[in-house]
Amino acid sequence: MIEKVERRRRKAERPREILQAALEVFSEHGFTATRLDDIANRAGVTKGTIYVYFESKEELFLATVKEQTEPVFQHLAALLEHPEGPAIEMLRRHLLFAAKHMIDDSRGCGITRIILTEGHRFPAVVDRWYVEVLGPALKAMGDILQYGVDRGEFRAAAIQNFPQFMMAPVVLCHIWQGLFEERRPLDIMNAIEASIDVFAKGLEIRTASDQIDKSSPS
Amino acid sequence: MIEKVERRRRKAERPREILQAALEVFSEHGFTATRLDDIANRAGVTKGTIYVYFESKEELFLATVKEQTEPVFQHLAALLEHPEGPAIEMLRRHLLFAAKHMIDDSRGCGITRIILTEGHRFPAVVDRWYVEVLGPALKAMGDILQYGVDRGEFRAAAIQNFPQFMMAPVVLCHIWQGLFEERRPLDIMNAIEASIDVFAKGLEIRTASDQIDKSSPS
Amino acid sequence: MIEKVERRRRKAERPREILQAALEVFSEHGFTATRLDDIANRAGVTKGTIYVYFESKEELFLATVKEQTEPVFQHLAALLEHPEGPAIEMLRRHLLFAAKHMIDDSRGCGITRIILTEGHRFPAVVDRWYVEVLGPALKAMGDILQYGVDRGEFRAAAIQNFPQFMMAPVVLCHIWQGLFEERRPLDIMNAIEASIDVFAKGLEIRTASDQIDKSSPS
Amino acid sequence: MIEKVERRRRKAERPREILQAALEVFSEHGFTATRLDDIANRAGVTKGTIYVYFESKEELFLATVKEQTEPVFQHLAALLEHPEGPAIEMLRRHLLFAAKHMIDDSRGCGITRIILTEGHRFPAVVDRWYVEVLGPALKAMGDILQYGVDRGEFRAAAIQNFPQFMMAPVVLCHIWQGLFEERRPLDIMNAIEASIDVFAKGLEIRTASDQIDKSSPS
DNA sequence: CATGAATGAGGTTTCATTCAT
DNA sequence: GATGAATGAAACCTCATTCAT
Repeated sequence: MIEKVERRRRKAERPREILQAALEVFSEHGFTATRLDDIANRAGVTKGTIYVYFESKEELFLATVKEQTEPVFQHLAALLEHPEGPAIEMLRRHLLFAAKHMIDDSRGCGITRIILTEGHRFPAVVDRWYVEVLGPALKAMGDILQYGVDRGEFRAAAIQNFPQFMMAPVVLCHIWQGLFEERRPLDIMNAIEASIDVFAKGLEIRTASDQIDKSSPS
Repeated sequence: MIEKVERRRRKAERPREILQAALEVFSEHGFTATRLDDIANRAGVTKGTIYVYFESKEELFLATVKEQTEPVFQHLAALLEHPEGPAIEMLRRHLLFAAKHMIDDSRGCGITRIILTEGHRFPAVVDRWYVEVLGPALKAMGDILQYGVDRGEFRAAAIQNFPQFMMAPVVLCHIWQGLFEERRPLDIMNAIEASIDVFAKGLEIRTASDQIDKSSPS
Repeated sequence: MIEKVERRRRKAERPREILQAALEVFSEHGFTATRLDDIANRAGVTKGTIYVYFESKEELFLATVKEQTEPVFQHLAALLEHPEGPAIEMLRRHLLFAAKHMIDDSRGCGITRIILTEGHRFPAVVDRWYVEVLGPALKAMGDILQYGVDRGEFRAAAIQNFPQFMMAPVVLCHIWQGLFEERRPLDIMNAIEASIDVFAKGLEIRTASDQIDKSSPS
Repeated sequence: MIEKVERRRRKAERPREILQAALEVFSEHGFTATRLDDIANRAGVTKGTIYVYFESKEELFLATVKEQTEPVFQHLAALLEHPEGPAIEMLRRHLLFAAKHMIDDSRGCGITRIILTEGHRFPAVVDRWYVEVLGPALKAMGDILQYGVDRGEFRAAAIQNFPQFMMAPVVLCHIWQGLFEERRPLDIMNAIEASIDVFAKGLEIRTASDQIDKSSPS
């Protein structure tokens, strides 16, 4: 009898279990190379069961992405709620968070990598991801830059129009890891720090002319 | 029957034609989604003919990559042969060349994008590409940085250990274009210029301490 | 649509059905010339179904071989369990059993023939077959010879070192049937009997010197 | 100019060169596994050239067989021309010749093995081979047996009706070598000698009843 | 005669998806 | 709800054969 109860409880958790399994397998092998059989096996169900909860492999992937990226979105929102202290510190925190997230959460990182690399096949997925994750992150980045300019810390620079390029180092890390894995290991944290170092020096105000430029970002 | 009359029309042209067709189809659909039939059709030959010249789909792709990336490699080699003038100018030229290449040659850009995005499935391809193209490019980038440091133009910075991150903006462009195509257009040239602007300011020597650091890059 | 109604009719039956079909088609056309389509058609399933149960054409063939040869192996094991009576009778029984098996079970015979004739392309199959079927059969043959020597019925002869040559007549039958089928029919049973007749006379002890030789088989 | 002469001479020898190459490749890989490309390469011509001289792969194989087996046929004919000495010696010579032929001429042996193993796909080849090679060989074997009986050396035995079974050891050698190659090496000469030993004892006359049987071979 | 580029039918294998139970 | 057997549409690749030159 106890078994039955457990089974029922498990049934209610099936979708979550499948999503969890999908997360792991997708992030390990990518979308195309992942077989539904693998996911089913890892979830302890059969292939058919997946179709009870998800319409197709693509829909399952989309749900996986959503499940995974929501927390990142939350973090981003929180980060910008109470801006305080030097802008460069916020910038650093932002990039290091993304970098650390990559190192610590290999599965989450895997999903992001799939979006970056296989996303072109799923415009819908990408666009949703943009709206919910990347967009806000870019907005946050833009806000940080503007915050720095406003408090007289950063010079006004054209890069403000391209906030995504402030995240280019993180994107590069994802790509590099995906391409070379252990074959050409990358010291992510130091690389990101080195990039931040350049950004910091590249944005800080040092001359009068920088100050003057402030009023007219290109 | 008329078709068959020209069967042997051009012997030396076939590989080039196939390569050309492959370039187009690959860069449009990516490696996995490309069917040899598509390439054959576009090249005006049959599937079997492809195997006369290329051992496998993967080899064909590799040849396509090589054909496409060789010129870039050549350019890189040339660029560094006679370093002269301000290092920042060389850096700008290097990045803008890569960016322009992307804009002008949408198919070549497609190939690079495939390497970045589908490369993880083909370690052999990626490694060959690294040795022949990316590696030298990174070396060139590192040399430019060192050249700038040597002539007292750049400060010694940790980024010298991660030359690939100087190309992060270009990589980001590739990824962005791949992901969003026309849906979220990117002003590539201005974005690259904005990044160069940050790099330039971020690397230039301004204080005595920068000068002192010069002798000890981390 | 009616067809589809029975889709899942027999789950445990499928492998057997496929194996049965494979047995028939393989033994008719040989390994190479057999198409999986043929087997699928005869089994009343689609090609894909075969791969639900068997990993590859080769594995399917191996399974077929095993299914077919296991009984022969069993017979051999049983035959030697309780040696009794004249050795020549055991030898006769052994060879006639193999011959009868060939005549009665044309499909099983076909499989053996494939091993003999196409086996060189599948060392793994052949070696497994050796270990499980041929090896034991040769051992049995060797044991019979030794049994005959021990009970003073057979002379010790060099052929004891080559037990497989005691089965040469059976092998020849397989080859002959495979080569000539009905075009040059062979009276298998009488041919085997004739061979046994030679073997019997060739092994029996008649002179004192044979007796003496007994202690030193070459 | 000299070149031209040579080339012309070579041209006249093309068919022979192709046959020679075919012999080598066929005997190495068997019929099915041999590609015309391989033969063409080894012969130093192109695939198309083969079709100038031979209508198809099958025809080429048939020609190869003919070229190879003719000498064996000649030997057999010679062997029986002047029967003299003990029949058992002739028998021994006959079998040892076949065995030695197998060991010495790996290519010829290869062809024979192909006939034995892949022949069932080419009834025409097999039948021609029977008429020209195997048939005469069997006739010779039968003649030897009869010669032995006639001179009071061999008993009249049923095996006379199945002369091919006197060659079973040789056939077995071919099959064994084909199946196991170096994995389970076979001491051919000693094995054949051991078989001859059994045959000799199995056929010789020792009792009065053997003598009586002489007049009525079954 | 000789070439060798081109063919194209045919093979095995994969896997997302369906559906009767 | 869950199953898992079955599907079938492709995909890549091979290679004997053809034919214009």
